[in-house]
Amino acid sequence: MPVFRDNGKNALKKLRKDLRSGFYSFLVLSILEREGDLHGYAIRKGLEILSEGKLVPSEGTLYDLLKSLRKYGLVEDFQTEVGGRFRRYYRITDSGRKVLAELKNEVQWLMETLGKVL
Amino acid sequence: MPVFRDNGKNALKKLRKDLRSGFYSFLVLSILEREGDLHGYAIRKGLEILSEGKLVPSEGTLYDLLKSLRKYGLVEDFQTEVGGRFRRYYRITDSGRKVLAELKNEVQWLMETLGKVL
DNA sequence: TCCTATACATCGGACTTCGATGTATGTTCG
DNA sequence: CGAACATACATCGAAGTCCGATGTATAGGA
Repeated sequence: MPVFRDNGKNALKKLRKDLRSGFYSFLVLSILEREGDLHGYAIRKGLEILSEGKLVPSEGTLYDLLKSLRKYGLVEDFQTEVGGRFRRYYRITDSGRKVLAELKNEVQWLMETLGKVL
Repeated sequence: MPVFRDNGKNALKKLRKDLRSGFYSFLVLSILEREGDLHGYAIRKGLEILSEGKLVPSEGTLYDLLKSLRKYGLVEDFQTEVGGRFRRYYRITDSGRKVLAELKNEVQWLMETLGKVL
């Protein structure tokens, strides 16, 4: 039993994580729509600025996430050489834009509903 | 490959789910704080009313969730007999109240940050 | 020279969510 | 009367997510 007499510290950390991680896909799509094509590292940097360092997936998570978004056809990726070095850029697709628009409504609704709970 | 030429429908469903499920623990704690002791089924009913049927975990999820909250000491459960029938009630603990208070701040902050993104 | 930042990617482990399945009793309605 | 639905509990397997560790490589600054 690793978690015993937790006094809420681990629990809080975990629940905070749960709250935040649900928005990762939404945020990645948002930043790609807003800033244009970016590579993985730049996406993370962008999210750091956007959220004051708080809504940023780990690197492992981000690459899994991008893979998943690609699988669903919401982003596409292409490789380029920048200064002789390989870079993989991501671009939001038309399908991605549509999904993002719906997600914005969802987030809006969520905010209203949570406002009632608070 | 089950997901191919998705055109965004499955993706949207999945991303919506991700957005919502992060709030389940928060909502369960909220409803227990607000309504007092409840059993599993009543928690689900309560969330249905609170969220117009939209922020409601499946039964399987709810029982897993309650188990997890219990493990962290955020809720405690006790068995009662109501009309000759077994019922398991859940109650938020002091630790749970403290964590919930912090989560409320978190949600508040999240709403503000997302407001900027929208 | 060493550390940090940039940049990519994979892997295992822990955990979550869902839907299916199973067990019961109570109520309602045709 | 009998079927269907609501109430109520719980478990299981499958799929997926997130993290942190690990690994590779270059550039630039202290």
